[in-house]
Amino acid sequence: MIVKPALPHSITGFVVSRPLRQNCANCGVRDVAPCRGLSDEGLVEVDRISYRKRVAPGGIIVREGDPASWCGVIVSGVVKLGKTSPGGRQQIVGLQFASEFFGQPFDETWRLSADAATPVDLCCFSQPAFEALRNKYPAFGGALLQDTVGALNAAREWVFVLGRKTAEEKLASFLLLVAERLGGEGCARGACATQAAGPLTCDLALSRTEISEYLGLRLETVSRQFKKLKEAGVIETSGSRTITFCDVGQLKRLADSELA
Amino acid sequence: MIVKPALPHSITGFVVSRPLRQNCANCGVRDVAPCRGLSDEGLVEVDRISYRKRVAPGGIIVREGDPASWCGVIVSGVVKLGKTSPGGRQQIVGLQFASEFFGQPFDETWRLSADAATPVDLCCFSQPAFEALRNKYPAFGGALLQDTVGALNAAREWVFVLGRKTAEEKLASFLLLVAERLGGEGCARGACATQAAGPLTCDLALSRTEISEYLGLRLETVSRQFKKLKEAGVIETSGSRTITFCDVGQLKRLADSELA
DNA sequence: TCATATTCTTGACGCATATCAAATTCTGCT
DNA sequence: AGCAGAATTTGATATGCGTCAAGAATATGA
Repeated sequence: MIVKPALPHSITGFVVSRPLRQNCANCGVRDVAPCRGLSDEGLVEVDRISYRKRVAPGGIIVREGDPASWCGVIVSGVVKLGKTSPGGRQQIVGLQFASEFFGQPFDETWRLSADAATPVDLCCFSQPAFEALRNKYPAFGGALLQDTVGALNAAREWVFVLGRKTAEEKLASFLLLVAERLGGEGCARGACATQAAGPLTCDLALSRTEISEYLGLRLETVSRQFKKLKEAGVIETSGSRTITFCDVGQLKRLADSELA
Repeated sequence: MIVKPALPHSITGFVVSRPLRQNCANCGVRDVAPCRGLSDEGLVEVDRISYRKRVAPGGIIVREGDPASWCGVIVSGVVKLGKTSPGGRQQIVGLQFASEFFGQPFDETWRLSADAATPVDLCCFSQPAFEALRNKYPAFGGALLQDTVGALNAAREWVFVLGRKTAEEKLASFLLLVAERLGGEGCARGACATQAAGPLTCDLALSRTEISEYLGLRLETVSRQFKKLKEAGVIETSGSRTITFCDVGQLKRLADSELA
C-alpha cells in the first residue's frame, strides 16, 4: 500500500539550515505525477537519482531524431510537442503541463521535438535509472500506465478536434483547455477553474503562431476567430497573451456549436 | 526473466483428442501482444480467466458512455475507434489491428465507441481479472505500457496527418497504413510488406465513408482522390474494397508531397 | 440469375480557410 | 519615455474541400 502524506505544498514552518534544495519533499506535483505510485523509500531514491532541468521560454528541450537518453516529469511550465515535415510544415501534436510524464521510454531516439512555451522545470532521470525505478516499484509503473492511457485519450480527443471542428470551435476548444489547465494557480490535474462562475484571467502561454500550429490553422485565421470571440463578449484580451474568460458557458457551447 | 519459447504459430504435429480450443498455445498474436510479458504460468492463467468475443463486420463492440467492465487483446480483425458529436459529426479517432490491446483500464465507462470493420476476434478479461494479472506479472504491465506508448505515438502521428496534410496526402498516408498493417498475411506488428518491390494486393477493410471519417474528409473527396491515384498509376482497384499497390515508393512520396 | 438496396462516382457550385500584402500594435531595450 | 523589431491585426483575393444532386457500379438476397 502506498502512503500519501498530505503535506502542504509550501512548507512554511520548516527550519532551513541551508538553502532549500528542490526535491520530492517540497515538490508541488508529487501527489499527481506518476511519483504518486512511489513509497517514501522510493521518493528518497528519486531524490538521489533525479536531476533538474530548467528551460527558458522558447528554449529547445529535445529535437526529433536526437538520442533519447533521459526522461522525466514536468514540475512546472508548458511544453510543446511538435513535428516538422521535411517541407517545413509544423504541427504541435500535443501540449504537456505540470505533473505530466515527459519522455519516450522504450525508444532510442526522440520521435518529436519538445520546446518550452513558458519557463519549464523538469525532474529528470536517465533512461536506465528510470527503468530500474519502474521495475523496483510496480505501483510507479502502474501510475505511469494510467497517465499514459490518459495522454492517449487526450490525443484521440484532439484527433476529433482537428478532424471535425471548424476554426471557431477549434479555438474555443483550445481556450477551454487553457482555462482548465492554467486557470488555477496550482495547475493541478483536473483543476476545476472552469466550473467557477466569475470571470477568470490567465496567461495564454502560446503565441498566435503557436496556437495556429496546435489547431491546424493559419495564424491569420486564429486572429480572426479571436476577434469574433471578443466581439461576442465571450473573452477579453489585454496585450495578446493575457486573456479573460467572461462567459465560460458560452465558450463551451461554441466548442461544440452543434448543441447551441 | 520471462521465457518466450519460439513455438510455431500453427501447431501441426499436435495430437488433438477433442476439438482444438482457442487458447494461448495456438494464439497467433501471443508473442507480439502484451501477453509477451507473461510467463508460461501466466499464460495458463490467461487461458483460465479469458474468454472470446467474436464480432461480425459492422458490429458494435462497445458504445461511448457504456460501463467498461472488460478489456482485452485483438486477436484478429480491424477495430474502428470512433467519437460522435451531439450533432452527429463522426470521426474515427483510431484504428486497431491484431495483437493490440483493447480497452479503457482505469476508467468506469467507455470514452469511445468501437466497431468491427472486419470480422473481429477478441481475447477478453474482466477489468478486475485484468488488473490482477497486471499486478501479478509486472512484465505484463511493462509490455502494456510499451504498447500504450506506441499507441500514443501513433495517435500523435495522426494528429499531424489531420492537422497539416492535404486530402491527397491524407489518403496516401492511409493507404500506406493499410499496406503496412494488412499487406502481409500475418498482420504482425511492424510487418514490412511495403519494403518489397512488386505489386501488393489487399483488402481495404474500410468503406469510402469510413475512410473519410478517419481522414477528416468527405466521402466525395476521398473518392476523387482515389481517382487521382488510379490515374497516376499508383494504385489499382477491383471492386471498391480491393486495392493493388503498384508503386509504393510513389505513394510514400505523395504522403509527404513536399519532398517530391 | 435477376432484382433491389447500398455504395461509389461524377458534376456543378459555394464557402471556409489559405494566401498574399499592408497597417497596426505590442514588447523589450536603451 | 522613446525606439526598433517582432507579433498581431486587418484587408483583398484565391482555392481546396464541402455541399447538393444525379447517375453508375457494386453488393446482397431471393
